[in-house]
Amino acid sequence: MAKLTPRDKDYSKWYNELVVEADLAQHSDVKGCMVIKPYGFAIWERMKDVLDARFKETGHVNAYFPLLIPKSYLSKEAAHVEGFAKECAVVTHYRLKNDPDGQGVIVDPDAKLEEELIIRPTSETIIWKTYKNWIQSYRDLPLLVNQWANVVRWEMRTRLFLRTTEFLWQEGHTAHATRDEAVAEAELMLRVYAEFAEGTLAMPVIQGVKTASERFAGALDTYCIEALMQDGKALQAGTSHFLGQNFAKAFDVTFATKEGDKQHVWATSWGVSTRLMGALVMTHSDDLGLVLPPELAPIQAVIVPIHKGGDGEAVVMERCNALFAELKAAGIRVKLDDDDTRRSGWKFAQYELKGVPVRLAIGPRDAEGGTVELARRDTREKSLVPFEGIASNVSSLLSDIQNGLLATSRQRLSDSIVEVDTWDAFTAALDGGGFISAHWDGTDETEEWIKQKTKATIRCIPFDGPGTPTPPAPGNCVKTGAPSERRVLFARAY
RNA sequence: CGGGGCGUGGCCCAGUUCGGUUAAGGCGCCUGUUUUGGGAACAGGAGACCGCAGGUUCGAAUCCUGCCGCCCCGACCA
Repeated sequence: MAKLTPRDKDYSKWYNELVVEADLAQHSDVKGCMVIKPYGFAIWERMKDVLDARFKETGHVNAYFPLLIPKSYLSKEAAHVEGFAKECAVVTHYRLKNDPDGQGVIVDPDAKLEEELIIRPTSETIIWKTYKNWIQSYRDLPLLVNQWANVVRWEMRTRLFLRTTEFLWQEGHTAHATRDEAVAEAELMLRVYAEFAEGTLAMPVIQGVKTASERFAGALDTYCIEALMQDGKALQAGTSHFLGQNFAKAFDVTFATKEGDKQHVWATSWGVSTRLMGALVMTHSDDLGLVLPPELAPIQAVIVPIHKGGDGEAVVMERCNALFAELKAAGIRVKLDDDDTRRSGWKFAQYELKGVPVRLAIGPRDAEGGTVELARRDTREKSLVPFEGIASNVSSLLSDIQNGLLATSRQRLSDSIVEVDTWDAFTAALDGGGFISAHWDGTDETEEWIKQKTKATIRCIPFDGPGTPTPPAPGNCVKTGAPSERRVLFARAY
């Protein structure tokens, strides 16, 4: 097991090595696709479980829609097809046959589909086609459905978790009787994402709205949570869209009101993906490997027995088993690593690489003295603690770690927001990474010019309210000097 | 699609400039012994149609032609 490339030497290389070495994922033989390994998938499952519970608490139900979508559906909503057409995988045939000229198989030309099918890049079209039949009356609303699925977007350039050709996600699709209700839903789900990011991932985010040019294809408004990675680049970690009546009109989804009028429904969609795995890695991890927040970690504490076999072994193992039972009873996700084909030093390094928050080691000396060596992954501090009261000790250590990770990344986020008022200051601030808070004249032209010139994009226009990084105050556009009502956040992003 | 890099046991790779007959080394794997409180040491062993297809040659991992694939950096995007 080689050491990882240090972050300050090559951040991108560090990331790739970490993902592979920590057993999260590996490249498959198909470009842009990855195998998510059991340990990586266990982390994704934790994300999924926590989010799924929140979706259900907020009134949503799960369903499943097909992977394959008739090509014609995609063209129903003009902006939507414009946004996705160029990255769709298309199914044209349904059968292979043996190659008559040699070995292997070829596409059977006789098995051409009458209408080509696309592999979903997102499911708005098939879902709204279906909703047309589900919705007739105001009594059918609101319709609050989520699905956990895979989607395919044929991106030019891919990176493990951050942008893969196929990725896993959830997509919520809701229908409402009024505009206000739909807007409230989109805002609610963004809050759910933000709470999840901070509470579970210990990853602070900035909530806001996208500019027109960054909006989801087919949306009237796109809300987002933006996070900051250790290298100073921003990452869009989740989005929630207010779709207006665009899809209802495109698929003719109407309902009868109490008064007997016929109206188009109002829609939202919202999603987070396995990209969150990448966000997680780049928020907390270090040169030794992954660092997982305890709320998320599939294994919160690992017990490593240390013995030389023989008589000592029984005593040590007895202690370890008791410890395991006690931690488990306290509701801690604990693993006892009693694999005696690996040495303890090797195990220590492994669990550090995999980001297990707390490690407990027990050797003959501890068994004798009634102590446990307690090591925390985030600060790498070790201490010798009494066996007595170990469960509450570990529990409070886990919450210390969770809080510590959040505090550290919060500090980094707030330190990285730089206010600038001149173009020189803007370009100077770019080198430091992080968010740049600046006035913008509100035009596409200025936004695009800045993007071309600096690769920095407007990540969002933050929401007002307590804790906003950009309290509303008028000023002048950092580029054109035209009047501006408020600051927005720029950054270079993943 | 542009620019760069690379395809050699499961993994990392030397060898390719200048062709030469058992394709080197490390990691990992298997067996044994000694070890075990921070990634063990020694000894032995298994494992390769050198990305694919042609060509040149007495002889090709190495030279020529064509193709395929992957990674990294850009443009596009969650």
